[in-house]
Amino acid sequence: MDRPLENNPDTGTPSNFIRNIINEDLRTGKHKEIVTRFPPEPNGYLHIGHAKSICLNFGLAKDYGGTCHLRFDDTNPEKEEVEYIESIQRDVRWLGFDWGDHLYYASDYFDQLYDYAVDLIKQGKAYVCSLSSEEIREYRGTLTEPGKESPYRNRSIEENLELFERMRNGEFEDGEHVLRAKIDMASPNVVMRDPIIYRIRKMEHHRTGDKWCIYPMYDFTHCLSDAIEGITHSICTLEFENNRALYDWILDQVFDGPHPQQIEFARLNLSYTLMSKRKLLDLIEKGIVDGWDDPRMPTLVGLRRRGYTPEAIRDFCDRIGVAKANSIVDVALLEHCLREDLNQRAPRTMAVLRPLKVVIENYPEGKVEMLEALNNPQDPSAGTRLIPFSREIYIEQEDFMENPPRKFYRLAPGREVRLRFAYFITCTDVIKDDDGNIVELRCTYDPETKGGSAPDGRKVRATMHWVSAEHSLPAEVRIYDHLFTKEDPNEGDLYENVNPNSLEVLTNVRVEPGMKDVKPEDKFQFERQGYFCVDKDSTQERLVFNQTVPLRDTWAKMQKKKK
RNA sequence: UGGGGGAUCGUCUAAUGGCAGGACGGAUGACUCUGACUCAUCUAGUCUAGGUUCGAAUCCUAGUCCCCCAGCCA
Repeated sequence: MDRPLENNPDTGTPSNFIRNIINEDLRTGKHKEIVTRFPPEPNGYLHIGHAKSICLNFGLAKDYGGTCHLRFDDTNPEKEEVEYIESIQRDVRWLGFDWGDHLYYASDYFDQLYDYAVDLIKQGKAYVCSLSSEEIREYRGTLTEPGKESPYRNRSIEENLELFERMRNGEFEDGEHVLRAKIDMASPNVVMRDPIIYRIRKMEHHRTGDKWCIYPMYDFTHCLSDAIEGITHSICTLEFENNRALYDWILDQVFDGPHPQQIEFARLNLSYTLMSKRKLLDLIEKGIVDGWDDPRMPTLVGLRRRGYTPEAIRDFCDRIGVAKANSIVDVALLEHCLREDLNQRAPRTMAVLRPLKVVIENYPEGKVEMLEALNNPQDPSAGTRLIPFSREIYIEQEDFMENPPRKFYRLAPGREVRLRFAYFITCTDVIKDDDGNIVELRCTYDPETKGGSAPDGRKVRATMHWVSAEHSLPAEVRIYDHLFTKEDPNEGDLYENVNPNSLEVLTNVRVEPGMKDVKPEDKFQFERQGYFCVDKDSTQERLVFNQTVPLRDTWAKMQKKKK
């Protein structure tokens, strides 16, 4: 059997039910090439759930040598804005996809759509209904009881044509009339109970201006837009399954050419976060986060600011697969993809998040040595850099314990450790303030161990990061945790599930002097700690970093398990 | 209580009547100038009950549970 691209070992893209359908369509000759589309409504920012759809649609087009259109589904001028149109294009490009010449707007088809509606009326399959919205709702019936027919259902074709034209001409106010498809008020599928296909909305449209005061509804617009563009596979999310009957019905009535096939898949849910635009907006308005690009947000602008790379997000989207079962993907998989990407690419640097001063008593006062450090042990071509070493340095508070438990093999009184790329030091004294807090350590170093290895071959168990006290630069670091405390934040009360500790700001951080010229979105691995990204708030005077994701931490895990 | 969908390791997913496989997570160990990375080993699954078949996650029958639909939103 000839099944191209199934379980494709080259791209690593696993088989899924949509690829199976496409393979079959290609095999049987139903299609010669495939055309997909990503059809966002410009009413908000894109999030990682959209990324799944983008990767799916653009990825399919790419793998099968087809085309993917970017089409704005802009049929509701009430909610849509140019700002979103721009941000969506920026985000799709940032993710790494290119629609070429295929940028479309549903509003480009308003004339054609109007003609199709007239056609439907002429066929006696659509009518102008003058019921109020409340009445329409009442007439629709319920899930278990059939609806009843509108008294306006049997208006003559001539009257419908005239009324519809007058609707278009602005002779009626919002809500006075709607155009409805004449299907079946008793259908067990509520979507088919004479759905509204046009409504009056006297409002300026961001693209068509005041040309129209009637706007087509989604169900009428989407199938026809797909058909007009020659979309072969119209991929959408599960909640549109019921609408497929209407999608097909409309095309059957008025569209002559080939009909696109609507295929539904399960939208992405990620543990410990939300994917609903409405609820995300609510978090912003309630001040729980700072905006669409808050680094805790699952929006593409938020992830970008946090330090996520498009490569990691695409890899993630490839790995989660595509299916029809609702699911919640573990955010740990996303983090895994990110670490894998950043591990190869992020230059290393040392930063001390919670400084503890160390004085190296046998190191000459005033002496400064420039020591060579690897920029990225994973990538020799990243080269080396020189970092200053001096008598007074900072180490991480948590890298010292006065009474270390078993298995803690960092610094402790009398113990020798290695300072990365520098020297072995041994702790000789612990200095405390009046309250008993450790404020400073006294150490000695072994000049023979310069660069980090001992000529006599002796080993130390721990290697620690450090910065020179005098030469290091102050910085602020923002540490993030999940936005919600529950894997599924919708379980129970959403706002009780908000994690009050999702942001921790460290203001006393010290970084290597070489960091002074960093730019927003620059990414680093702070050795032994994690990946960090320069925030847009960062300035020459005040460096600001976001923790993108911490390194895996076996020691912390052991500690946690003990408790 | 109408209609439309769905159920495979803890999580996500593959299998198209022929060895239930992969990834993440977890555990153990090796390595280590990052307790990182890497490597090795292990862990763990077909919703239930019947049936068809040499053979069933897959086909049939009957259940159970979950999701979606009653916007002039998409």
